[in-house]
Amino acid sequence: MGMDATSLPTRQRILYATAELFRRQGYTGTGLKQIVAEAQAPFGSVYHHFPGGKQELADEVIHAGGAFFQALVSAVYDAEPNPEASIRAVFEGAAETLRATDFQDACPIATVALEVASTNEPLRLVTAEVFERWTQALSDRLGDRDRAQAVLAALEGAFILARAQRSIEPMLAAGRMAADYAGRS
Amino acid sequence: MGMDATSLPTRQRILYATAELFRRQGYTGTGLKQIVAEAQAPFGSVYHHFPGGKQELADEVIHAGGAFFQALVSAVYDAEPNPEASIRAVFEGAAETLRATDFQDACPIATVALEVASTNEPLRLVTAEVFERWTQALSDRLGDRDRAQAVLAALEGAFILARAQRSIEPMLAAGRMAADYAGRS
DNA sequence: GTCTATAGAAGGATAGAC
DNA sequence: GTCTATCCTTCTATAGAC
Repeated sequence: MGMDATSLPTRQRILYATAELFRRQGYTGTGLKQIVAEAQAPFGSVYHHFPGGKQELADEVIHAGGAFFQALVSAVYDAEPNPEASIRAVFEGAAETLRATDFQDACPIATVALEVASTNEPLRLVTAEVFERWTQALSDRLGDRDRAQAVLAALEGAFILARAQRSIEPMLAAGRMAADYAGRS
Repeated sequence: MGMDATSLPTRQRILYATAELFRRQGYTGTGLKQIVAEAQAPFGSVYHHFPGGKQELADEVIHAGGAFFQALVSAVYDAEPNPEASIRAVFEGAAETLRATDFQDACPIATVALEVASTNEPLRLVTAEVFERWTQALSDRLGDRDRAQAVLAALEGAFILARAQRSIEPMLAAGRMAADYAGRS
């Protein structure tokens, strides 16, 4: 990654940079100054395009990250409608992305979600909304809401363990469990 | 919770307050000033007892949180050695704790682990060490390292979903999957 | 719309009196 | 060992020139 100053409008460069930094460093760990530096934008542009400041920026980034991730998983599912095989493919794809990005790019919203869960109610609601949409989408595929939530939990937890241990082993282990569980009658 | 100024030595009051704040707000989201206020300790005590500052404090807190959580899970296991039943009990206990603490107290190190995974290599190593010990302990009980990692991933992910959605539903759903998986031959 | 400068608060860390 | 005062940096946010 590493979005250039090329062609993209300022507003979008800011959004991309914020998404990348929040994903890797979290909400409180990322400063607006770091964001504008990465986006190669002047500081004032943040408040011009996002009058609500850091929180409004986070709101948009969480929504966008949610949509992106959902599209990614849907693409895998459309290519392989069998529940067990597609779940396996999602976890293997996640493992490959982790490896390819030096264990930096995992769930786009997990770090922020944990940070804001008890400290920022408006943003907590946004993360809850995204998780609910993912659960719904998976639920539609699996035909079972409980299983969808369990599979999603396995994926999120595996991201934590994989990033901390810098190993794809937990992702593959969780994928076996989740695929197995999703594929049972 | 909310540790008083009672009896406990300054150093331990600081450790308790830090553990609570890191668990709920994360590493970057918690300031040393907030810690000493909560611990009812003078600011200088932090650097007297922890010359390495915030990072040394985090190192100790992560280790302590790891040991605490491991003891908790071990206690459940000793009371109910059957793998399937004990895993179910762990997830149900986690659900109860979440509910009782208004979804504030979940995994003692998850938020910090995600925050430091790509930003603070010394602390990442500490979180990796704790996760490895948990995996080992579970592995000994289940007799299978892969399953232990999958179960742990399900628990960690369920903590994220439950805190974000303020619902124990994901924890129970993940618990069913994990118990089921652990109990199979 | 773009960009600079700065305010005002909070961050981590240190010095040194007691 | 306890505690206060302070340094310097960084943070979010705003004002206002261009």
